[in-house]
Amino acid sequence: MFTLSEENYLKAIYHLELGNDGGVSTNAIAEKLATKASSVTDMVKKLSEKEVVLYKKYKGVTLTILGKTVAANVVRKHRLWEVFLVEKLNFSWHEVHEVAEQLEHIKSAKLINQLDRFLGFPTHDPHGDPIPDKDGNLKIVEKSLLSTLSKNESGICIGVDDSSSEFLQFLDKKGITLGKKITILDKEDFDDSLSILIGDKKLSISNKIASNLYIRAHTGQ
Amino acid sequence: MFTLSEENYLKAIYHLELGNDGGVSTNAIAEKLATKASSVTDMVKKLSEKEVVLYKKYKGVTLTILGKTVAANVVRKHRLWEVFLVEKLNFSWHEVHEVAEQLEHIKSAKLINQLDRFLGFPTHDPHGDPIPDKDGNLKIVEKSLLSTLSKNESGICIGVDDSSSEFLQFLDKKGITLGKKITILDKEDFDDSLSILIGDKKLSISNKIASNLYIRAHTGQ
DNA sequence: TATTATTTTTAGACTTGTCTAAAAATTTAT
DNA sequence: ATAAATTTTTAGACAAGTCTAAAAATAATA
Repeated sequence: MFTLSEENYLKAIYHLELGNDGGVSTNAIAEKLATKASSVTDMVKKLSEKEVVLYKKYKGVTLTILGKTVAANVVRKHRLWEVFLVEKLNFSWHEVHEVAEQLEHIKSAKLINQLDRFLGFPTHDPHGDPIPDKDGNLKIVEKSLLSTLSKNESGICIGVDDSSSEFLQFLDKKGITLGKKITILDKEDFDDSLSILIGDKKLSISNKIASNLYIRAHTGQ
Repeated sequence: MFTLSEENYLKAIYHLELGNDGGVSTNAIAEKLATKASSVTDMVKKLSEKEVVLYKKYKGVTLTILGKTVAANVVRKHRLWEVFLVEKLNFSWHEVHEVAEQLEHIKSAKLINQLDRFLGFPTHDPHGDPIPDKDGNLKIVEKSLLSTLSKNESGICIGVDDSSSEFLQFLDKKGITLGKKITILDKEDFDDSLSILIGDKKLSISNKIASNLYIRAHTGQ
């Protein structure tokens, strides 16, 4: 069994490994968890003894198979709870993270399996991130950043990269939600801003926004 | 804000105060929390500084108004989660306690208010215990132990005193659930066992069982 | 009421997870 | 390739919450 703190470290390493493959650095973990490098070193030694990470001094860490399973399970719980909060308790997508950070540590296999069933076995959380299955496997969906599409291409908005509360609330204000169809009407060379059609509304959005929205491409108008 | 441990102490004191009025003893708290008296003394001092209990050395503790509110809120969360587990996730009443012990410490006012609404503002948990409202007040329901009823009296089963997993599973096996009408057919002087009618079934139950079942009396057949 | 038994508190130690400051290793740059 | 900068680790300290063992206070008993 793992402590709350151990679970948080495993989750952080899990997320960091998805970005850069190869070992994860002490500093990267420290930054992600808003803690100090020395604390990370201590914890990483403990995790290494519990055989959930591979650790060689000064060489960073990697999750073992076991570690990856444990971490994926925490992520699974986090995302299922997020779905619950949005679908059943009327939370907005920008409000769920904080609460899910707590709920993800509740220990009960039955709870999470029944929750999964209760929610209709969802595959993605309210931000479009995939929910690992019981074995920790993710269904990978082909996705591109909106900023990489060309003029006249279109796709379905399926996720966000930055899921900070501010960004999500900005999207709410603009009426940009998951599942909506977006078409690139024009691209401005000057500042890389985009003119888009979303639903039946025309919007102008900056490149920064477009680089944080994921699209499932589908050609044709 | 209170730590998990502080919340557990407040909850224990809250429950103990409902039984014996007057100060709650160090040993009683220690026993309830399966810890040592010395640990209780330490914690009680801390709680006293946080002004949630009144404490005088060797004289036991009492909750302050603030302390009672905090404790009642933990109990409220515990019982609402129990309802959720039974009503929505198909848990049996004997399985909910352990999980609710974890869920009761999740901090989010919105979560618990929305959960309350989602569940239809329930007034009692699956064991028949009342759910405190937002201000910590309980609706008191007139109730008697089944063992105190006389021959030919009847009532509705509304709760249990002992809510241990074993007892609850025993009741399941006998088909005794909350909401059912029970009529005393006969009382045996020899061992104080009862012959009862529950639903359309006749059962013989021991005094020990009858002393752990709460009934809302209603006269007449 | 004096003595014994029980309860409660104190004192000191231990664990977990964190921190700061300094030392060691690694990487980057000249 | 050597010096400088950065990263990582070590060493020692601290807070929270717990424990054991001993001391102090209270309660029970003769």
